[in-house]
Amino acid sequence: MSLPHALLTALAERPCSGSELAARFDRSLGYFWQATHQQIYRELARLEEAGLIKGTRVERARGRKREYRILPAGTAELARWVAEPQQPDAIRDELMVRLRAAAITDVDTLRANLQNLLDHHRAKLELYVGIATRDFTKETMSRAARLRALVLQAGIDFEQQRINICQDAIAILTED
Amino acid sequence: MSLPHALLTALAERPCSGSELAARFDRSLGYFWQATHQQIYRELARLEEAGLIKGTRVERARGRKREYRILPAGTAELARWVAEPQQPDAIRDELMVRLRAAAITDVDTLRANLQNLLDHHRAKLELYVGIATRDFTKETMSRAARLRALVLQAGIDFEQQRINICQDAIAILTED
DNA sequence: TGGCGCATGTAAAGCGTTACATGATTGT
DNA sequence: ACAATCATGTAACGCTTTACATGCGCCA
Repeated sequence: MSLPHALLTALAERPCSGSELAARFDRSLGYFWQATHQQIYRELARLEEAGLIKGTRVERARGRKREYRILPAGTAELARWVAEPQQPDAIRDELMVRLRAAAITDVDTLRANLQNLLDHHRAKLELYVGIATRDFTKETMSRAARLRALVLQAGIDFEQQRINICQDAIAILTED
Repeated sequence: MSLPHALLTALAERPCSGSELAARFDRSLGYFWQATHQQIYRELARLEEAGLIKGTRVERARGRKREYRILPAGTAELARWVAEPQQPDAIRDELMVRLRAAAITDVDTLRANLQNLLDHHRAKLELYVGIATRDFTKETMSRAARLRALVLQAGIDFEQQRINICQDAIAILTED
């Protein structure tokens, strides 16, 4: 369960409101942790209740906008959590289930679905590569910058791998 | 939500009992879908209730062992599901959250954790490569066999990628 | 025959998803 | 003023996880 810590990290990088966090989760944060705005608001309320973050009303803004910032207790909790043993993530890969099932049922519609998925991953790859070449090409980077670049590179590698899987699966379904 | 379809696929490949399914989910099925025995038993009960599988009492076995097999309705449901549009899987990668948080908090304990994780993924990789060289090295393979080989290869690539991430992260945390 | 361990099951709490609802400002 | 829209919140349901409980053969 790392949504609260993903939020703490995001707020430590830059304070912002719930809706802005939701937007950030659709962008840079989104390729390694997805969350809906409902999850975010619920978790922000809990984090504030726990005294890890503090939200203040933003004047002359639409709606009841509140900007959250991380408190010292939040930074401490984040450091504590980072030091926790990292368990291997549970894998739930629906595409693999579907491909293995296709080995039994053999359905033609699957080909078109795989093509759609392929397009999706190609678009994501292009997006990430753009971010990487724009933001992470300096010769010398701080440790923090190198870690963020590593995370982005992992996203790039992931998308490339999904592309390979889709292409191979399409080839297998086509070749006979 | 593909646990029921993972179970249907497993039972289509080979009928077996709940506890044996749990064991298979710790092995070959486990690298793309994880499930606890409680999830499995509950889902088996639902699938039987829905008339997709049928369980029969196994005599002279420990406990109240029941062996399940897939019914025609189950095979039909599997085929229907395979043809469903494949949505990109939601990504929730705790390691990436932790690495990005480490860019802020900088904790030494993380290094040891990464080493543990590295060992885990190396062991998995070795296991999968062993399966691949033992079961999928024939010159000519049926379409079904090629699909299963593709799924296994995806598992191998995944573990290799996690190994690379761990190594890179350790290098970054070590280099200064 | 009585513990040991395997096979199955029950219960509770938390996270994730979806649909829907309310507050408050902008622009016409 | 008032519709549109942004920002936040509520509610219900299903899946996942964890701890605990029961049924039943095996074997000392």
